[in-house]
Amino acid sequence: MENYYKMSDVLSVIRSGIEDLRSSERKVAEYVLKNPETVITLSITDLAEEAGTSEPTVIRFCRKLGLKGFMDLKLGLARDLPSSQYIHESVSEGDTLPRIFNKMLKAAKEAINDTMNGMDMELLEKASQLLASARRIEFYGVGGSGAVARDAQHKFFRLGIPCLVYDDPHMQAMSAALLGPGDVVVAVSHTGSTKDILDSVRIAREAGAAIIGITGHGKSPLARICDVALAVHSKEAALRLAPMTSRLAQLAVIDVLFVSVAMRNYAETKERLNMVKRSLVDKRP
Amino acid sequence: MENYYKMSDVLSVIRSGIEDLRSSERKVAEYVLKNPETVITLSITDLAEEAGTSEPTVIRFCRKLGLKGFMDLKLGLARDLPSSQYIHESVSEGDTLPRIFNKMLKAAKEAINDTMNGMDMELLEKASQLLASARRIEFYGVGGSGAVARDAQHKFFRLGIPCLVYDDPHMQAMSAALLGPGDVVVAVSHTGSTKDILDSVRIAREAGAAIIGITGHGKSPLARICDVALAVHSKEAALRLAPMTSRLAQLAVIDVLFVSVAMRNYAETKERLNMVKRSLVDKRP
DNA sequence: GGATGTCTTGTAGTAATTTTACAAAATAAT
DNA sequence: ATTATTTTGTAAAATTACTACAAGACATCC
Repeated sequence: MENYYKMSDVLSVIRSGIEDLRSSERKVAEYVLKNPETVITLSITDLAEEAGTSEPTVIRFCRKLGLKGFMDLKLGLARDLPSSQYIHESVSEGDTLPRIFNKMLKAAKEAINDTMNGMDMELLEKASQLLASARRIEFYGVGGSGAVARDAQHKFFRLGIPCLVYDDPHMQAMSAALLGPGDVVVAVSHTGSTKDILDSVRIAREAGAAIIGITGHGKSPLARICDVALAVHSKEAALRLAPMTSRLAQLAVIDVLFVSVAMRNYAETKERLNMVKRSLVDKRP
Repeated sequence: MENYYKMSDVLSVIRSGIEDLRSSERKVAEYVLKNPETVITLSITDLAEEAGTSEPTVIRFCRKLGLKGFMDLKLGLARDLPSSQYIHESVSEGDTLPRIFNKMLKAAKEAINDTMNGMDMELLEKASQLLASARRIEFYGVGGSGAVARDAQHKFFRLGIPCLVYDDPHMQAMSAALLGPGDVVVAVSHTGSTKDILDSVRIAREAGAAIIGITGHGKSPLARICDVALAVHSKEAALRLAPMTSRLAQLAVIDVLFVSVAMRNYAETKERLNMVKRSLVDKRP
């Protein structure tokens, strides 16, 4: 509440401030929250009409948000909305490097955007709970997803939870068989249909472990056999060679999980993380 | 050129269309490219003055870009600029999961943005050339950066270039000693001052290999001993626990390098990538 | 229960900003 | 050198954002 005006995006400010508004101002707030994309194209008169009120009310609404005026509202909204039309240009032959760079980073940005919009918070919450109460966590991934699994393990073990990562199908299967209730498997697979992963997950499941799947396709075989299936949407057009954008989105989601678990017991976590940090001090000259 | 108007962001449109503009319009274009952030706050009169021209010229400039008018320009710019004021909110105790999610993904987006703005294209080009002509490539990284190195190796080996990855300092050092001219080492380190990496890089360098460093800090010790040091900027505030945003940015940059190398010999690469793909077919049920 | 005060909202007018019409320079062509 | 064409700017029109103020709603007090 105190750092009200410092908050990054206009929509958040509206959401958290909506209670303190007069009823006609609230009408404006509600309309803006529902149609941010449209508001950008409207004039203040249009918005007043759409919201069923008058122009001065719109202005007063803007001011209460800490904005200079109506123009400021539009600009603020524009900044926070999913950038542009995004024709999702893919890299093509003959592109110069700056062009490749631009296209790809833009695709990356959009992937993050899509993830932001498409994530199911309840599932995320459920995953976070599972991880927080896990007796131990194993991360599985093969091929490209192996690197993601590794990254995840490298984060979570710092929380003091016993964590292992396997990017080898045999090791996964063997280790999965040894799991039991209270254990959690995080299975990473872009396609969600990699046979090796599916096998390992089935074994882990039978052994009584809970499964969190992180995949690019919501309706994949992996998603079906998971306790929590986190689908990371992305159009993946930049170059169909290697799933780059979905990898970024997966990592971001894992980061969120990590932080959310870490936050559940902040004081203790902080201390533990500092201990890890200290242990690395003499690794730097 | 044909899909001129479909291009996502205003700045790109300006950059690619600047050639077709009249000289006074070009003045506007140049000012906008240089001070996009400022333009958002200016009126058309101000901008005309700043650019040393008149209002109608500004409007004509907007129209040539395919925009409706000056307001449209401002809104378009707002969309593409690093989102909001970004007080770079860090996740704090008591944040709900949706809030954590939001903050972190926004930080991720901003990291990509920063990377986009801060990258030195010449260095990138140089790195791309080195990699394209490499006899073999070794990827080094320890700790968290090890996962990045792994991801990189997993991409590049598909191009038919002999690629190895080591996340173990001893193996790195030993392997580095065996390198020679024509070989390339890609060293990943967020801090750029991890002793183990520095050691390995020095050995590789003495052995005659070229070094590409991917680091979060431009002025780090690693950057100094590299042939090409790619600094990936990022503010890294979300949670100082683990360098999440810089990791994403690093991966993105590596992806760009991969694609740019792949594109140098598109036909051949395409065939090779397809071969890799085919080899995985029966890994899915 | 009506009068008074405060708080909320809208009307109507004002100011600012964007946009257009048109004419003056500047450039190119004959 | 004159005329046509393009390019640019001046000045006025139109749109849009904003403000002053008053009417209406609501509560409070006599």
